[in-house]
Amino acid sequence: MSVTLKDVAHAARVSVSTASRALTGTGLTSERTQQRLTRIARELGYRPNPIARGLKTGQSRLVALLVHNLTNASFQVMAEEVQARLKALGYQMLLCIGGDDQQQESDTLTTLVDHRIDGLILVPTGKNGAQLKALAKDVPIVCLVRRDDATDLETVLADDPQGAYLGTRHLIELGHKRIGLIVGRQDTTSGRERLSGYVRALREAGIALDDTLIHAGHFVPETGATGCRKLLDLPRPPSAIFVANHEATLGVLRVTAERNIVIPDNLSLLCYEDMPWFEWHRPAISIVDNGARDLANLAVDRLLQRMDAKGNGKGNGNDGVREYRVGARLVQRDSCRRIDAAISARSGKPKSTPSKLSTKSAKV
Amino acid sequence: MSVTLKDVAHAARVSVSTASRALTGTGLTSERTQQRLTRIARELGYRPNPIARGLKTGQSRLVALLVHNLTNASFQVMAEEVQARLKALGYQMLLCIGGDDQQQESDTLTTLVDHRIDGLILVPTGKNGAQLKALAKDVPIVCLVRRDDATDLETVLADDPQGAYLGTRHLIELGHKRIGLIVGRQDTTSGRERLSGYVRALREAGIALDDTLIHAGHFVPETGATGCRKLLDLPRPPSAIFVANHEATLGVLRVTAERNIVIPDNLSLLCYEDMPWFEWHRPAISIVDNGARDLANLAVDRLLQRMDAKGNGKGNGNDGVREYRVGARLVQRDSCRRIDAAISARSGKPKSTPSKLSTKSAKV
DNA sequence: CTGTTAGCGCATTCAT
DNA sequence: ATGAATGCGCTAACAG
Repeated sequence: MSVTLKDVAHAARVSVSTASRALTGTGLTSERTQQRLTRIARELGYRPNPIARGLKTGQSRLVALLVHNLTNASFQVMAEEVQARLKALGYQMLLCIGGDDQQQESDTLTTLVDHRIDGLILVPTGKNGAQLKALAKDVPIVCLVRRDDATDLETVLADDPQGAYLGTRHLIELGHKRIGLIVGRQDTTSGRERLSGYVRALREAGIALDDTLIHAGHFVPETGATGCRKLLDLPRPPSAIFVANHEATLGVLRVTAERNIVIPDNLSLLCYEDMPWFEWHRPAISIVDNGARDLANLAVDRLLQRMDAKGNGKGNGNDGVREYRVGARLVQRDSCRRIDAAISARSGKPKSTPSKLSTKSAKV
Repeated sequence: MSVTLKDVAHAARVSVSTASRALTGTGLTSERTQQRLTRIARELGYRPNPIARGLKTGQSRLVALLVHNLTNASFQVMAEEVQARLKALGYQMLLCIGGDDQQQESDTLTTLVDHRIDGLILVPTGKNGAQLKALAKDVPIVCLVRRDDATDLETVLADDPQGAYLGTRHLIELGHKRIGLIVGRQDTTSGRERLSGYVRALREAGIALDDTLIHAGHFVPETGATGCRKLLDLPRPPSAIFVANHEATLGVLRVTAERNIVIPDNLSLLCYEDMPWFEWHRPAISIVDNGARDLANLAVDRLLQRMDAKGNGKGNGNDGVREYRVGARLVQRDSCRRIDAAISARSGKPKSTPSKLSTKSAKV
């Protein structure tokens, strides 16, 4: 069916090994035969068989990306980015969807090593530490977005403490004193870290922490709806809400729409993690950008480095493991407005006056 | 590093071939050794090496899905669905993103066959017909969502004529006479088909076709914005807009928001292809559901069938190729309202009164 | 620099 | 029912 190395060798009247050497460019062949073979191979339409090569070399040119889903915009971006990067390098991406589920993650992992993947980037559930640790001995692994505390894997994280700090500070600078926070589950790193950034910003500004303004919950729209209602029903409702739980954004928007709350006039809204439609929404939604694309790129960089560290036989480079942070970035659009020295929410009309603060960071 | 068949055979004091036969369950071994081998294999943690197996059998347990992007909600759903289905069957999904670009599609295709994929589901650009046709001889292929007219590949399509008809008829039944249509490029199947459905519904209702109400354009938000403005600026603007170009939806929503057009009071809006946030939006957006999940499932079904048709040596089953259609479905939410016998748009207050028409179809 | 030989892990044909 | 032998396509020792 397809033309093999043998065919090429035969056509060129050399041995298979010479053909192999010439085509893989090991420099162990004469310049001339090298060129000749390349030409003949091209003419014959020879394509090396990765399976056969893999059997011999133990490599597959396959790299896996394991994410929770494709609904989350950040994961979409990451998948697209990782695929693009890898393809350019001659690797194929194996995209897996783990659903943030322990069992699924575990199953997927074994399947992947069965297929002798050359590398793995995953958003860990954090519940398969032992397995991951074991796998890490055989294949380079980079954790993305979440850390698996039971392992000492190289990890690329968003700078959530900073992002939340940045966002909160922005709202404070706009004059907001009562800032509602809707944040993720506190048993996740990002949930905790974002809360901490919020707390720090308030503390720095000398604003007392008010527990009733904080709502933590699962990563689903309902969390936003519930949280938002809770906040709005407060005796003294917040003048701004920081939705640091991406999935919750939908719920918040629904509730504000249902209650005819005009954003940003009656309420400032700042969200976390961009989505394509945020800037098409009216008002365009201001966000803290977690840098999904950069995260993906950095993860690929780190993975590649470890992959050829391993290739060079320098151990699996498992020492010197470190954690990377991709800085967050504030993207000001039209959903936050400056508030007068007044204390209450629901004040009135003035149009959003964005401050000049556009902090951009990329400590890597 | 990992335990091989030889190890198992050795431990069981049988030959490798016996071990192989027992574990692959060819029924050519005694019940007893079969069980014994299975047990030993499990104890040793044996995992067959797909690479080695693949080299021998010419199969890889890899199935590729090639889509244009992951931004489009339908593609997300399809990717998730295909991955889930395949995983359950012991296949790994190779997700590729082609960007609706001829070159990328072509490159990807060659890489994929290099990897000896067992099957391929793709949304074709329609520009690599020759290549696809050639590949189809080696590997089962199913086209999804779009047809590649230069080939005679099995194809699973959405029933766009019916979907557009359904949507348009719905608006007509609500009393709308002037219905704007924003639709995709007319050099794509879906673009043409959706237009035709719209036309048919109008014709049936005895409503004269008005070209100024139709705006066709690229699959980007800008198309929606431009189209929507054009429609609203008409001397006699439509009382309803049917956005049959998924990507254009964002643009339309922006423009209506900017112009403070209250939906559905001032304008009814019907969109094509669902997105998670449509039902969280206020008003929740009514849609024509193209059945992304069903499309994916059907494609997988067809692919599997062809895959084992090929396995069974019954040719590659390339005869009896046919086209499948997954029926569209109207999902009524709150963005369309019944309009009085009046003729003009921008009439007024009455709340949406959904008709009882909930056509559901699944001709398969 | 090149040809010969061996073997990666497995399935399968041919013997028994 | 089982074992021995062969080869999938390729790379890498090992010799020349």
